[in-house]
Amino acid sequence: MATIHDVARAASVAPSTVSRHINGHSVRQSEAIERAIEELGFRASASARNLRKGSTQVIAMIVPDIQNPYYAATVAGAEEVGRENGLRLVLCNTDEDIELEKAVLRDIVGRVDGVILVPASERSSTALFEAPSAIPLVLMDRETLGPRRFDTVTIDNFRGGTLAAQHLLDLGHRDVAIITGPLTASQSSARERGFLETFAAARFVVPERFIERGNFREDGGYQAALNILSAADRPSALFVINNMMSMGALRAIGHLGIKVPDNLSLLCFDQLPCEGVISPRISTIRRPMQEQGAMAMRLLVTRLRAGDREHEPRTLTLPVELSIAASTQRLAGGGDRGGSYTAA
Amino acid sequence: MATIHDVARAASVAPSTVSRHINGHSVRQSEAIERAIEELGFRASASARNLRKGSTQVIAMIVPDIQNPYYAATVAGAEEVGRENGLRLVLCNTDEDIELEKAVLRDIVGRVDGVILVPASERSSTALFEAPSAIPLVLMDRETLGPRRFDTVTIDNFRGGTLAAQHLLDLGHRDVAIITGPLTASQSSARERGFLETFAAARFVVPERFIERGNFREDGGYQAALNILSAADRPSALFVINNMMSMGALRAIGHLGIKVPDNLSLLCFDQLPCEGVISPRISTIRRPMQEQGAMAMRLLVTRLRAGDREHEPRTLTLPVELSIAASTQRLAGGGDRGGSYTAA
DNA sequence: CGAGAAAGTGAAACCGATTTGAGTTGATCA
DNA sequence: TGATCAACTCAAATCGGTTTCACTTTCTCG
Repeated sequence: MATIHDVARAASVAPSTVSRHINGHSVRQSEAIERAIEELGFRASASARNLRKGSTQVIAMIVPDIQNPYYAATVAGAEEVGRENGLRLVLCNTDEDIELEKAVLRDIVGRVDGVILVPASERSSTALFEAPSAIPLVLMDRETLGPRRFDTVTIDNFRGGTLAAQHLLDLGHRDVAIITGPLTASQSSARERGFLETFAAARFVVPERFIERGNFREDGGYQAALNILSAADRPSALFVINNMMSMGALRAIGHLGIKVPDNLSLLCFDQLPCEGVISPRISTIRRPMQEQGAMAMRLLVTRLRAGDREHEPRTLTLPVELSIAASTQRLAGGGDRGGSYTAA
Repeated sequence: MATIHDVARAASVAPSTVSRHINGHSVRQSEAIERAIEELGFRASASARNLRKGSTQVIAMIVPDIQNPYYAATVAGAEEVGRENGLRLVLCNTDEDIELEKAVLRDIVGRVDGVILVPASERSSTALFEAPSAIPLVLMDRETLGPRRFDTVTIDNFRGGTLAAQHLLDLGHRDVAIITGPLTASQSSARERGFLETFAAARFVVPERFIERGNFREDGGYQAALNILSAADRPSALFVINNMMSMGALRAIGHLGIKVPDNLSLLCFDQLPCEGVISPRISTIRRPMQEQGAMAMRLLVTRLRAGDREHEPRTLTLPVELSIAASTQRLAGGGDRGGSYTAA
């Protein structure tokens, strides 16, 4: 590989002049340099540049599950804002695995200028970002324990839970079940609290057997839904706390031959991958996904620009809304339209 | 940030000794060094190490659409093989955009030891990888024009097309439509050829108006399906060439109130995101997705190990198979089971 | 025209690790 | 004890760019 020295020699100038040319300064011999670059097929070494400049213009986004379309949407938002600011985005997967996450963080720090992290758990290790000289970290969606606070873009998870509960209450549901996530995931526990507390406030208690914990993935939702729905006394409504587990729940509902919404009202959190394709449409709690990623990147850019650790970490909380469709129905209300999820 | 020199001073040894310790050589003062590293919070600079070593232990995988679960699955396969070989995988998105792809490649080359690329088009620029000194490139799924050949992991796309056609022929379908991709995408055109030629061989010609080209994405599939299915004379069967466009087609089918398989047999390529959730189950052409990613990474590792450009580029072609479900039905055959995609 | 400012240049230092080459230390064996 | 060899160690060179500093050239304007 040709180096900047080769180019300099070919163009009869000093390496520093070539460097200046590359970096947009005006240079007298620019045509000769350009020609030499072309002929030698010169590409500046990223490592050398990074080393000297101390920056890479790359941001890493670390998510627990790239298969989840929610993350894909946030990535799109972050990518766009990054592009506007001359930053490249790379993506890493942690499979909801806190050990893998730790390894990824260790490997990636030092190769990028900043990180957007969706923590696998509230116990995720942010130690690498706690030193004052560390690169900036923005958390998304979930929060972490630990001594230091970071910029965070979250949504009003608690309100999402209350909206869901209130909707089901309004429809007359009293025996409701919830499929939620591990206790260590702050976003699902907030949704869960919002849901349970709203029911409690209405003097209805969700019994233990109607609270199942899954792993946020399709198989977890499937298993949890089977547990809840194959018992003798079934709830009249089910709230599933994220989209992938909702997919699993839908599969279980199909296997069990349960009709939605006639035999069960179903309410999910986040847009489903199958949206638009199944019938009846699913009622969901929604949030601005793309915007969430964009916001995370904006916070990061601000930190990078400012270079200051001065101002306090900011937490942005985006709103959620209830999107009512056909999967939730008034309890014992006669309406009979709506399809079936029965297995073929 | 502490450097290796700071550690060396704190431990009263030379920087080179610290370096050796870090890299696993036996060193007398290892405890003192370890203590110094701990105290100073030392992390070796990736840039400096990359510059000196000329390698990064990172592989980039560049895909046209991270929202597509097919890619997510291949990523998982590649990631695992990478991990076994001490390589970290980062992911970049190109949105099926050849210009963006070019920019991503330019930025990423020099930061990684190798690239797995799913080209956005056969005209994708692989120029950066053509020099003998360039880092290795493995192509996945699609092939590119251009002077040099690269290691490639593909599937038997042509056979996928013929399997699809033969299945529909066997069921008695004669008036069939196909939703395919741009002419510049080799994988879809191979599937398309397999499909059309098989019909032609059976002396049935698929008319132009039954051949629609989409952009591989949900909206493209929706539009294409609308075009084909809202005409007066509809085909009795539809073959959709990839999963995301299949989702769009399903949505269109729902909007138009067409019953599958009673009024239309539907056959798709690749597993759908909504699989397991909708009814009737969709007949599909399938392939080993995870294995495909794993193979790509193995080819890359081989190149990296060998360091040789000697042996010819290899092309691995993985098999496809037909998975028959309820969405394809014998033409005019009475069977009446199977659900409906009617919009709620 | 000449002073002063502006623009451009090259040599050398620098970023922070690894590697080389030339010792130094310590153990082993005759 | 002295020779031989293995195991370590250090100073210096190196990777390939960018930046600084001191200097030269060119432009501007009274």
